[in-house]
Amino acid sequence: MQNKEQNTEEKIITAAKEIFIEKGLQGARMQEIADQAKINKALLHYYFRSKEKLFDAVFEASINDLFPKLSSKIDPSKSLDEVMAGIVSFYNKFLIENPFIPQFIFHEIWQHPEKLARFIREQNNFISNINELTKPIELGEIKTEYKSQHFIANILGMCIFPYLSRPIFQRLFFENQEDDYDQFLSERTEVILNVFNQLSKPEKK
Amino acid sequence: MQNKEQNTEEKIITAAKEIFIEKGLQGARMQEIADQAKINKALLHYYFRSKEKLFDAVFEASINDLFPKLSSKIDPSKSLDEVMAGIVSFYNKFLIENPFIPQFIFHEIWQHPEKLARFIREQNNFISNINELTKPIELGEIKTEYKSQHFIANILGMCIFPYLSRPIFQRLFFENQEDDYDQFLSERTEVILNVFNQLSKPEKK
DNA sequence: ACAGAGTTTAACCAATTAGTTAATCCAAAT
DNA sequence: ATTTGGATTAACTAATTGGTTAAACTCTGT
Repeated sequence: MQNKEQNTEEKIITAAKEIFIEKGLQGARMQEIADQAKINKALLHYYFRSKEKLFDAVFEASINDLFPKLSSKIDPSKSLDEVMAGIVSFYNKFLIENPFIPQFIFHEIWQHPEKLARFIREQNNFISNINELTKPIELGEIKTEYKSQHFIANILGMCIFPYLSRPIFQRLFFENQEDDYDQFLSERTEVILNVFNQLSKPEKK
Repeated sequence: MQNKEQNTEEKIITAAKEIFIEKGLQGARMQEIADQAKINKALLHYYFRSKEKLFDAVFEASINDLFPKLSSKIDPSKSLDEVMAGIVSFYNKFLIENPFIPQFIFHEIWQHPEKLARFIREQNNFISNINELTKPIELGEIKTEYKSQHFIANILGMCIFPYLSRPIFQRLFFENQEDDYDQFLSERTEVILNVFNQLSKPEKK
């Protein structure tokens, strides 16, 4: 997976990400990460001091890959419709390329929620833009939604769930066919946006 | 948490469940579980032989609590509407009482998907009843849904997401107020059923 | 050629931890 | 009262594992 151009630090991050995602913080072994990166174990400590600091670095690299892109989609000068289309399709594109990120983030959500919350609050305007954007919902312009938080939970739930539950969902409903599940995932953007459209524009029909 | 009526085996399961949910399989310590159950550590091995077998027992106890109840709601002789109302409200009731179950199940989904899939397939008629029930969707009676799997993913995602993401969601959108989030969760059943109704009965409006 | 800094390595250490053992306790049966 | 067998305990073991150390290597500038 890592090519020869990568320096040691990048090789470690790449390898550690794979192992941490697969085994979790506690389940991962420093030796295994070193093997994966094809370096000596002591180098891990040379570069990152401790297992926990390495984990933090890996995690930060991961969300630093996600949040700026996501944040740029949430542009309060655009309409909710436009933003939704942008976000949902971005989400699905990103998740198809990074299918293991959700597990990783959920691990951190439960283990260090305060730290993660602080990080997200630091993303400039991220939260305030969301609030700005979901004002129409509070004003009743979307059917069935009482608070904008319900709207957010609905959308995120629909986006993320198929990735989180893939191993079991693919087995139970797709005869464990990778290709069929990939096809299923690629349809999600359209499906979710359709749900959204049905709810937000009742009179259009 | 455990009362005096519980025998040792039950005390262990109760304690182990708490610790495993909090720390995961790898993060949990046998000593910590023993302390929580107020018994000697060797008793854990006396009753369950190994950490992994204990984890299996705890996990099985958990899903054995969930699946029969869930399965009974999926009655193919009822209409999709009725079943949906039953399932969504059951789901939310169950999750409010067992808010940590989702994490627990998702851990197993990724660590031992085949084992879990086998277990679910063994729940008699569970899958076939779902397929029977979602036939109307395949036949186009619900707008925006191409395959019934999308429908299932949408509903489950909306149900489960707020529990999975609680630590971060509560902090970012509810000023970390437990009560407000509980209130939010209690509204989910109605919200989700409304979404479902809007989608399935377009002409009713 | 050499010095020096950063990088890499093998060997080692201390602590933790799952699992074992052998002795003891206790209650029911004889 | 004694036996018996499961339940419980303290002490112990073997192996794992995160982290350290000191030596060796490599590259760059002089």
